[in-house]
Amino acid sequence: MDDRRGPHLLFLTDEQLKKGIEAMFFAYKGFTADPDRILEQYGYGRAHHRAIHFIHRSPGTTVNNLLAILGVTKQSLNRVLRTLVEDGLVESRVGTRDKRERHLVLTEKGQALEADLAEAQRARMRAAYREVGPEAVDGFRKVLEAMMDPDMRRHFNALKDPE
Amino acid sequence: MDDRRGPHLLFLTDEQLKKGIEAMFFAYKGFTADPDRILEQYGYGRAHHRAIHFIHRSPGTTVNNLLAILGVTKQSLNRVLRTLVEDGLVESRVGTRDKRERHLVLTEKGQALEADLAEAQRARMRAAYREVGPEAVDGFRKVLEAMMDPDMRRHFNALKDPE
DNA sequence: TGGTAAAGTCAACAAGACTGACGTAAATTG
DNA sequence: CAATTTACGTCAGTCTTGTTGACTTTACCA
Repeated sequence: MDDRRGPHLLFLTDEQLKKGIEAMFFAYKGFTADPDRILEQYGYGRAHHRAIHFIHRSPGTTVNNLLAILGVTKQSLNRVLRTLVEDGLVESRVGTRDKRERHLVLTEKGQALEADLAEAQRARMRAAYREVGPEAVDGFRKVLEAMMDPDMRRHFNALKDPE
Repeated sequence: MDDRRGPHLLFLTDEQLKKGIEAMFFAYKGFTADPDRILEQYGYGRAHHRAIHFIHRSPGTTVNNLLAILGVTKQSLNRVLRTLVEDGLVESRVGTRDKRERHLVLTEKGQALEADLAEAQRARMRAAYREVGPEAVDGFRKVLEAMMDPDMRRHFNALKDPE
């Protein structure tokens, strides 16, 4: 309601916040557009992409861990995972230390699709980054991280950082 | 594949781009979490939120314009719009200049829900902004805009800017 | 041995997207 | 003025991706 608040001097009006919210909405569309086009050719959806992405990112991850990262139910994930295993993109290996666990890894075929999807998505990100410069990118990442729920931030930070 | 490229010196490795992509994924979850909780109490979903948001933002907008902004089919939008009109949150007024058009406006009840949803979403955005400072916010907005498809960027820029 | 945990599955359901086909009213154009 | 196009609404059917709830199998652990 009020436009200016906060402890020091404040720079963010509700209108400016609203523009940020809208930017997020429009940008997310662009963010998913390129991989979506590729996935369509394979008869896959975004859920498949997410599974492939995080399995690639943490090879050998367990189903439970993946569930926590994606924040969906096991029934939902299982549907996706089953088709990926059937199609030979993902391999599910029985755990050695704990045989109840299944460790998920991408097959060669899975890695090929992952590379395809990742490159498409990176291309847009790279173009955007290049357009706006390194300082902007730093700010972008900082705001995004600050917007995450604590649990998600934990998962985000657990993913290995670029050296 | 290669890590460094571009005309000058380059700062973005594929690994860094990947972290940006993941940040986007986790942040979007947080971005929608608060309004989702409110919407649930009314039996509405995100689609209702989006319609309400953009009708509030451009009062009197036509159905066609809303379709272009949201990027969905009219069948999909209509389902949502119908319930909002039935529930008395949105009013659909026959156009005066062109009687084929319907101009959409929020009723008082609609405005009340909009205010609720907007404040919930702004609160998180505000907290994030405050955590990271004004320079970061500027970068955030710049990157998001650079990530949009041209059409979406057009719609984004057509929304009135904070003075 | 008994309880808990990991994974998988079956069934039913809902939101929200899609396509395709149609209908009506109003505007526009030849 | 007649024909076409536009704006909107609707019916019907499909798909993806999420949900809940119940149940099983296997394995770990105290």
